[in-house]
Amino acid sequence: MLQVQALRQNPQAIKERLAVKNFTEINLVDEIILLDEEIRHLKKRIEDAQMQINSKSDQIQQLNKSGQKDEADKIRDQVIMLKTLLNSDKPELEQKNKLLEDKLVRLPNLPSEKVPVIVTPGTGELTITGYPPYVLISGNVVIKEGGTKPSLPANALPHWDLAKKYDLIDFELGTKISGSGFPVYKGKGAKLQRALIQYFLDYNIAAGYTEYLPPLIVNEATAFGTGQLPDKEGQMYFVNEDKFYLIPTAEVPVTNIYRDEILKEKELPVKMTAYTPCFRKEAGSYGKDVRGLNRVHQFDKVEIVQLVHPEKSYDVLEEMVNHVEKLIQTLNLPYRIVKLCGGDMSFASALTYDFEVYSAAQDKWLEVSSVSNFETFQTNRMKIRFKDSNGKSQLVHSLNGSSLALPRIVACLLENNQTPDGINLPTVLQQYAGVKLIS
RNA sequence: GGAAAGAUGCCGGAGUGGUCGAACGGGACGGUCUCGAAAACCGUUGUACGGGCAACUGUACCGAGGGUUCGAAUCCCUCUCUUUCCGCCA
Repeated sequence: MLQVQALRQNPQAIKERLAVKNFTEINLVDEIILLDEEIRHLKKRIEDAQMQINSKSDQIQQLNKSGQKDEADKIRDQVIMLKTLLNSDKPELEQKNKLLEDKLVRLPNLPSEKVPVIVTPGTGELTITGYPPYVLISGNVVIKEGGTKPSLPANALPHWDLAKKYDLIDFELGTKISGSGFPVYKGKGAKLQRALIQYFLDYNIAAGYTEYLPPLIVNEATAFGTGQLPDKEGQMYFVNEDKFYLIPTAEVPVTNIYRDEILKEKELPVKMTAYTPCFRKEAGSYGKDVRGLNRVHQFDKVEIVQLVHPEKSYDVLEEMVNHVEKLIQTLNLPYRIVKLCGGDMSFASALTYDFEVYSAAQDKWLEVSSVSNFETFQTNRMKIRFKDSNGKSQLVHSLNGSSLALPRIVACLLENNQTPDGINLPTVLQQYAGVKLIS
């Protein structure tokens, strides 16, 4: 959530930034500023009246003590008058506050200056200022490619066929038990999941992250805190009876661990990692995009989250990107890093890098991680602050990234490493999985 | 699911109508002492919003929401949550 004070200070700059994110309800900004103005006036009036009431109440006490009953009664009548005025202002304030809140939560986070901007619409060709030699994908910028694509024989199988061939994943069984998009992992397939989770967690812990195992079901305040509500309500499974949401990512419970906390400056950065299953409705997805493990309703993911000093968040973002990149490299998968343009970034993000791995048999790039800096957008909602050297409370910056989401990694591992004898596992996984070759 | 008790500041814990943003203790922070540390002693220690260049000042907040009252942490109502006991159960 953006801060009203910031809007008030520089509305024009904010509108320009919002435009970068393809945000169209720009007039919300002016509406909010106007409303805020009205609220401050109204508040002043209420507070002044309240001040009078408070001091007159003290007077009544004094008068009663000294036995001046008639005087006291007179002042009491005045207070009753004042309260009548107050009682008409208060509901108005309440209503305006709510209206302001409603408008405020509809504003997405401002994109960072580093977000690629498309400048020449209408020419049919996309260009980007400040990013000369990069390949362009619908405004996103591939900033790096790594690893080597395998050359597979013509009869190479997509992962869903491999999963069947080696009896690793049963998609039909999942449909029977739950519905489509709920794969059942089996035998070595199940163990591979466990191996990946373990490996990813160990890798994160070695980099100084503290492991958490959080609840998978969260309340409304928590879902609101990280920005899932109200923006992505339709993406989450909802437990109606208790008004709980199934988490779409570990980011939600983990970032909320520090909700309403004021940290000491020296406690920063807070580095957390967690494995959780993730639940997503993925409404509206269909066709070959959702084939196999490409898009499922329940999947496993290991997440990293950091709460950091505002001045350091972009350095930390680079550090996290590096961290994830190295992890993917150890798996020997061809990958690329994409800097997202304004239109593709999430509601809450200021800058996002996506990691995609190349799924050779499908000839497709699959997103396996998304590393973002949210600056103060989430922490303003959650009121996660720290005391700076002047003793002032400031909002910390929050960041997170997947390291990594499992299904698409599995898809690539299976497809890219298939041989006539079976599927070769990368060295780092062999010990965790207990096998070198899935056959 | 049944019964009882409770919810106060970073923590423990007092406070049953005004002088309470809240005693007292602990913690944390700063200082004195010390070669250094401990101990001891002194001091500081809530948040948000508004006004003011500032010193400062106003309002709100004692689980949440309503009510009574000139005045509520304190009285009343509703809700939520926690703890303990019983039952059930992994």
